[in-house]
Amino acid sequence: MSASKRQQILDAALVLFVQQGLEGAATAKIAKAAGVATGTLFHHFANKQELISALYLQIKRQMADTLPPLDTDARTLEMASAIWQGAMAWALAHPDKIRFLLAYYQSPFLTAETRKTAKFETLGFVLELLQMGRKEGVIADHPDDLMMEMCHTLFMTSAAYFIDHPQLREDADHQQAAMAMFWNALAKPGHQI
Amino acid sequence: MSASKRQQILDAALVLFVQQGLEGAATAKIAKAAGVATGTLFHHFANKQELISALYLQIKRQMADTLPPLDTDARTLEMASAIWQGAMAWALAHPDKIRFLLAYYQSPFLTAETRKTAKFETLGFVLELLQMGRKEGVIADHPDDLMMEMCHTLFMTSAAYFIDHPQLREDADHQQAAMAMFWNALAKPGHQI
Amino acid sequence: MSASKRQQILDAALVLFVQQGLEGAATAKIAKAAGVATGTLFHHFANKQELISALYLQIKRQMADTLPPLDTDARTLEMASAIWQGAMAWALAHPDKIRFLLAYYQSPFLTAETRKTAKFETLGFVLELLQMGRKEGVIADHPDDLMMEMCHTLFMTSAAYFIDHPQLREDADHQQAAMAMFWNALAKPGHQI
Amino acid sequence: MSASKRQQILDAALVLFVQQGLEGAATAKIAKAAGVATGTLFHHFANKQELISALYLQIKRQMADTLPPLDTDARTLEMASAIWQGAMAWALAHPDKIRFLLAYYQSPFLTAETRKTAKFETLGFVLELLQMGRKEGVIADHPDDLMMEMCHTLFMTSAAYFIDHPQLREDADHQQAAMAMFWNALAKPGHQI
DNA sequence: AATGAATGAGAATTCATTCAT
DNA sequence: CATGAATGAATTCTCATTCAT
Repeated sequence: MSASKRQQILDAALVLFVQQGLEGAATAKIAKAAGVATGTLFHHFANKQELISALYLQIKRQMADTLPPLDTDARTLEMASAIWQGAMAWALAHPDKIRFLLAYYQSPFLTAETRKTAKFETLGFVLELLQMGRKEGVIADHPDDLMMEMCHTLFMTSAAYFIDHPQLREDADHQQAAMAMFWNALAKPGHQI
Repeated sequence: MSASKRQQILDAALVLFVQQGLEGAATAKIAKAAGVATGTLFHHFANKQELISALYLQIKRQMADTLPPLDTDARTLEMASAIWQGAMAWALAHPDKIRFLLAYYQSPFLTAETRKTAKFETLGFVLELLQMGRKEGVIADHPDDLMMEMCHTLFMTSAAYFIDHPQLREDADHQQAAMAMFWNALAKPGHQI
Repeated sequence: MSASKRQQILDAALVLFVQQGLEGAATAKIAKAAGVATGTLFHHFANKQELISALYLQIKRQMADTLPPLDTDARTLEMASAIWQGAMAWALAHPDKIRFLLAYYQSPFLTAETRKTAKFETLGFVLELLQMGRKEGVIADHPDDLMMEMCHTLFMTSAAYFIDHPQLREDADHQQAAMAMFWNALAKPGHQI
Repeated sequence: MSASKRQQILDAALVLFVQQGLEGAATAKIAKAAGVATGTLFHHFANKQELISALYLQIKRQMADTLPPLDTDARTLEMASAIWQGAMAWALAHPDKIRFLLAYYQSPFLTAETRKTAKFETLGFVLELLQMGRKEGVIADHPDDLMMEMCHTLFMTSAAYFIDHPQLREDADHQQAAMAMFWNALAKPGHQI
C-alpha cells in the first residue's frame, strides 16, 4: 500500500511535470492527482527536488532494463541495431518519459550528482558497444566521451521526433533514416549503411 | 534610450536564466540586474513568457546572422565545414547563449509558435545546404525534416561539449571528430570523412 | 478551529470592505486583521471574489434567518409590519452588514450567479407575503418580480437612512413614514395606511 | 479638439467603468479606448478620482437637463407622471449611464462632496414637486429627506429593472406598475392610483 | 504511515502618475 | 496641449513545507 502510494506519486508527477513544467506542477497538485494527501508526498520524498531526481533515475533505469543484453559475439551493427530498436520501441511506448528526460536533462532542479549517476548507470553499455565496434574495425576512433554524448543526443532527438510525429512511426523511410544517421555518425569510413 | 532599456533587460535576463533557471530568475531580479524598474520590464514584454520568447528568437537570429553566406558554387563539404566553424566560433564566444538555447529548447515556457518561428527563420540555410549536397551527390536522401533536426542537435551538442570542456577547444582531435560525426551522419555512403 | 479561522476572515473582511471598499481592502490586510496568514485566506476562499460572494450570501442568510416565520392566518399588514420591524431591528443592530449589502449589490465583483442565489434563498418569503396579501385583497396586482425588487429597495433604502441618521431611529414619525411608504407602494388602492 | 478629447475620455471611461469596474478600468486602458495618450488623461483630470467625479456629475446633469420643467399650475400627478416618463425614456436610452450611477453611488471613489453636489443640483425639483403635491393635498406629509431618498431609489430601481429586462420596456403592465408603486409610496391615503 | 489546514515568503503583474520630449 | 516610456509600490495569488491529529 505504502509502496504503491510512492509509485502513484511518481506516476502523477511525471504527467504533471510534462504537462505543466517542473515548477508549474505544484506538490499539492501532484498529491491530489496521485490521490494522496499533501503531507504524504513529503513522507516519501524529503522535498520536491528528491522527487524529481527519483523520477529521473527511475525512468533512466526502466529504459536501461528494457534493452537487450550486449552479445559480444554478435556483429556490432546488428547489436547496435537491436539496441536502437529496443530503445525506440520503449520510447514510443512511454512518450511522457522521453519528454521528461529531454525537457529536464538541463534543469537546475536536477543535481549534477543525479545526472552523473544516471549517466554511469545507463550509458555504460554504449561504451562497451563502441569498444566492441572498434575491435571489429567498424567504429571510428573518436574520443569516447564526445561519441557518447552524440549517441545519447542522436537517440533522444530521434525518439522525440517520432513522438512528435506519430504518423511516421511506421514509416520505414524515416525509421531507417534515423538509424542510418545514428550509425553513420559513429562508423569508421567505409562502414556506412 | 528605450531600445537600450529593452536590450539591457534581454541581456540581464540571459545571464540570470542561465545561472538560475527560467523560474529561478524572478522578473524583479532581472529588472534590478538590468538597472530598470520592475514596471519597465512589463512595458517592453507583456509577460515573462514573451521575454523568454523574445530572447530565444533574438539569439537564434544573432547566430544566423553570423554565418557565412551560402556559396552554391563551392563544394558542399567545404561549405558545411565553413558554416560549422563559423557557428562553432560564435558559440564558443557566446557560451551563455548556447546554454540558454539548449536548456530551454524543450521548456514548456517556449511556445510551439516560437520554436516554429525560430526554426523557419534560422534553419532555412540548412535545407539549402542539404539540397546543394544532394545535387553534388554527397548528401544522403533522408527526409528533410528529420535531417534538419539531426543537424541542429548535432551542432548544439557539440557546442555544449566544447563549452563544458574549454580545454578541448583547441584540441584538433576533438574538433575534427565533432565535425566528422556531423558530416558522416548526413553524408551518402562513400562520402564519409 | 478551521471553521473559526474561516469565520474570522469573513468578519475581518466585512469591516474592511465597508471601511475601505472592495478594492481598497487588500487580501493581505484582511488576513492580518483576521489574525491569520495570507495563505490561509486562500485556503478557505479560492480567490477574493469567492470571499466576497461567500460574505454576501452569509449576510443575506443571517438576515433571512432572523425574521419571524410567516403566519398565513394573520392579516397581511400585521405580518408585513412584524417582518419589517424584525428586519429593521436586525439592520440597525448590524449596520456594517447593511452597508455592505447596499454598497456591493451592484458591484461587478458580485457575479450574477451570487445575486441570483441570494435572491432565491432570501426573498422567497416576500413572494409568499404578496400572495397572502392578494388573497386578502389588500396587495396590488402588479408583476411579482417588479414588486419584489421594489420591496427590496424600499427596505434597504430605509435601513440605510436610519443607519446614516442614528438620532432618528427612535423617531416615531420617521419610522412610521418609512413603513407607510413601503406598505403603500405595495397596497391595492383603498388599503393605504 | 481639446474639448473633444476630454469628452472622448469621459465616454470611454463610462463604458469601461460599467464593464470592468472602477478599479478594473485602468487609466491606461481608458486612454487607449479614448484614442489618446496616457498623459493626456492627466492633462484633463488631475487624477482618476476627479475623472470619476466629473463623469458622475456630468451624467447627473444630463439627466436633469432632459426633464420637463416643473409647471406649478398642472396637477401634481400629471406633472410627476410626465417627469417619470421623461426620466425613464432618458434612462432607457442611456443604460450605461444608469448602471454607472447605480453601481458607484456608494463607491469610496466618490467623495461625499460630489455626492452632495449631485444631490442638490439634480434632486431639487423633487422637493418642489412634493411641496406642490402637499398644497394640492395629494402627497403625504412624511419627512422631506426620507421621501427624497425614496423617490430617488424607486426611480433608479425601476430604471435598472427595465434596463435588465429590455423586453418589458414596452409592456404597459410593468410600466404602469412601476409608476403606480412610485406614486402610491408618496401619495396621501385616498389619492392612490 | 497518512492527513490536510496552516504558514508566510516570494512570484508575476498592475497601475496611477510623472516628466522629458 | 499631447505624448508614451518609465517608475516602483502595492496587489493577488502560489507553493514548498510543517505539524498536530
